[in-house]
Amino acid sequence: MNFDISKKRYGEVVVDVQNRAVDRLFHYSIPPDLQSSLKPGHRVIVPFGSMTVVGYVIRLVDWTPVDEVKPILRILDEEPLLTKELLDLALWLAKTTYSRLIDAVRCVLPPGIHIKEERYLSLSIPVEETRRLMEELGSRAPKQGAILHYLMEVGGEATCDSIMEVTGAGMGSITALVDKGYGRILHRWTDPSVKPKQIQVFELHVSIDEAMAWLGENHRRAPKQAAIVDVLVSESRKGEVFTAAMLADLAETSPSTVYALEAKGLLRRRLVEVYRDPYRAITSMKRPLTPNLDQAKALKELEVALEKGRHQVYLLRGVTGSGKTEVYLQAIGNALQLGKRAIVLVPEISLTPQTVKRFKDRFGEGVAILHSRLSMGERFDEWRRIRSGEADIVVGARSAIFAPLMNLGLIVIDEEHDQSYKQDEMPCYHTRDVAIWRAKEHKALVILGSATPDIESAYRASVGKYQLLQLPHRVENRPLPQVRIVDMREELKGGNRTILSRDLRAAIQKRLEQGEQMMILLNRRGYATCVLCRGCGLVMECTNCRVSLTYHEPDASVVCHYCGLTMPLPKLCPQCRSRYLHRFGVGTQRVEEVLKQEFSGARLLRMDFDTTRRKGAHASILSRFRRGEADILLGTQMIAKGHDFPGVTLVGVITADTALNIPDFRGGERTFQLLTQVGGRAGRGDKEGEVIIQTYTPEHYSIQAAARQDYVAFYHEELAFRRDLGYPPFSFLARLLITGPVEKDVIDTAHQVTQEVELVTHTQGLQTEFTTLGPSPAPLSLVRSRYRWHVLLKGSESAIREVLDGLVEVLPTGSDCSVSVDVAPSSLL
DNA sequence: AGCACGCCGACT
DNA sequence: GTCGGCGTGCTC
Repeated sequence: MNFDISKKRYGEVVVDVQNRAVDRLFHYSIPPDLQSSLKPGHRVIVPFGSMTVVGYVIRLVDWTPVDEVKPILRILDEEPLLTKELLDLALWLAKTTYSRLIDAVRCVLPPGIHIKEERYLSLSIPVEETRRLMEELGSRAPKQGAILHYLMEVGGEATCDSIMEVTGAGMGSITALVDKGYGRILHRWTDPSVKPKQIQVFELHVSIDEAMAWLGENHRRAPKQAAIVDVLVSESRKGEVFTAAMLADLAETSPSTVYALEAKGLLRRRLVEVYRDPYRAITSMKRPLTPNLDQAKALKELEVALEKGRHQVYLLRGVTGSGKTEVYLQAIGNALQLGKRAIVLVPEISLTPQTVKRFKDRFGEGVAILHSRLSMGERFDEWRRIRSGEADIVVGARSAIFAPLMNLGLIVIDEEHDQSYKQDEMPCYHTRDVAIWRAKEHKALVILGSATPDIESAYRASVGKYQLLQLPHRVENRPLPQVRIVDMREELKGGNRTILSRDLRAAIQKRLEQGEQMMILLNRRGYATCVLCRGCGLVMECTNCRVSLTYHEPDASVVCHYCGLTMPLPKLCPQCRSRYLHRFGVGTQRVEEVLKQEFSGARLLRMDFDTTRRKGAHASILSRFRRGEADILLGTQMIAKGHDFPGVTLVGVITADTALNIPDFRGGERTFQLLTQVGGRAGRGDKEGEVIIQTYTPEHYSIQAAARQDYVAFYHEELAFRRDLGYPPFSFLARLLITGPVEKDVIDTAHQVTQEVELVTHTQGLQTEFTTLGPSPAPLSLVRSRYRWHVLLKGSESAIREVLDGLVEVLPTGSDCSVSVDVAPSSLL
């Protein structure tokens, strides 16, 4: 008899079905045999309508409002995949980003575990009879006949999906056959795409004594086999495992010798689970460096806070080259000494082998790496190492913030201003907010590090929400580089119509003569940014997106940078058939060509999306440049995020204004950040550096402040601008984005949504708290064949959130139009 | 999302 | 009777 009243009777389950209409908790009864094992966080299989689906147990409860509940059918993993903390995190994430709970749950789940049920139709009649049946059905029910025909071809069984795809029949024809008794429906679950990796290892199948005896008898007759047995005997106590290849290697023989011993019964094979290790080669422990005065001061503060175990957010502002990473490493070291764990987040593009090495060198095996370039299997294994507590430091890109670490002491977000920390698909979360939530939960510290902090972060530091730590000096007191701004309008007046100003050309020439390295930045890839017909004025546009196509060498193609559409550049204008198609605007490929022409002896490396597509290419270009295999590294913003290049003495920026011309209020901030970052690359060795910035708007404060590497000046200017226009941090922004394949439907839905917003606003009496802008077409009004309209809400955060809370209940669920909510969007394009 | 169910017109 | 198309409504 079970009097244990703590046992709950129902599980609240969110089902793994992607639709707002079913995105809520469903109640299921817990069968007696699962009573003792079922916990919140478990992945389960439940009946759902006419299907069975995967679901996640969110809570166990004693009461249900539902009359008839169905039972949970099966628990999928022994231990719950999700901890209490991660479950709570998912609930909070769904609520604050207005996304589906199932999408939030998927964020905190390991990658690649998704399985679903597939239905099969299996023939239950003899093959001889099918031919007769097919003829009988033939004219009356051609679809059913086609199904039988297909089933015979594939051996009497196939998934319902494939049957419908091949024969064009509907589910009705399949059930008709089943009703007549010709077949039945089977249910099977697909395999997850990743599983623990197993390898075959070989071990002694006899006792040590027996093995020794065998060695005595056979070491002369079978020396190779004896060598292997010898290895196993001597290593037997250390608990290590050996594959056939490893044994062969150690005994200087081939794997076939191992198999021979297996056949004799001296060895046996066994399957063991192993972790796929993406960075196996990297291991060499290094001691901490001695911190300089700035670093020591910051570290002292962090150390005290860690020991107190109180939640606090720090903004670590350190100029480029001031040694922020060393502060992270030593703060992590402090956390580990207190038995706590740490997460370090780095922008995806900065997560190079050098970065990984820096952490592995200091902390060895305890470091787990998570980022999108790992294979599914590698990521899954790193996740398991973290979940089981074997890893205590996680280094990764955005999604690593959800790593299932227990007992967190410290979360570091490096380059915290980086745009990639904001996810712009649902759930549109900002990594910083998730980090702060988790840190509060663990009473842990957050360090936001940057040379050019996000304006909103700096503002929060100024009002005391974050604590400011500063590293104002470069290590070893290297001077900041000399920066020159070149007004390209003056160049043009002076008769220079080329891409390179006279100053930049001379500076490049000088470095080449002195044998020094340089970096040239242009934040646009391709050869020419648009193709225009001089006959009729047509600008070539993508057919799926409302953007101009970029011309690319060397294959003379035009490419859409939003959807990837690629086609050869036509000889004649597609509209007026004239031959005057001209290519305008400069991209990296064009700069490469110009540099090759002007400096014929220079060795050039180009780094942009096109040259780094291949796995490992990114790191390889950087390391070739570091080894001095090229004089010039030319590229898009990704060159600004490499590591130290001590040999670089010149940085040239071809056009500083690209981001300023984008219709987005953060253009100035982006420009300042990019210029400051790339400028900081110059003169990191013992030689002084020089930076030349070419621009058409030299008077702009973003460019002026970046030239002086003066964050404080920029901050004040930008803050004044934001205040004047009522942008964040002086207001809160939310964006409703409506997309769909039919423009009219999108416009209609956008208007409906706006009306709904206004309705809720008025019923709550919030009309004075914020303004509703739109609906209007988004600046990118067509991407990947989907039209885009948006509505902006600007004003008080609490009022806007109140309205959004009411709004998600009534958002349209059906139709081709989708409505997404982006709170504090990072861009309004 | 998936799927069932119901209704309709068309074809044979 | 069968087929396909389409709108509606439901999932513990």
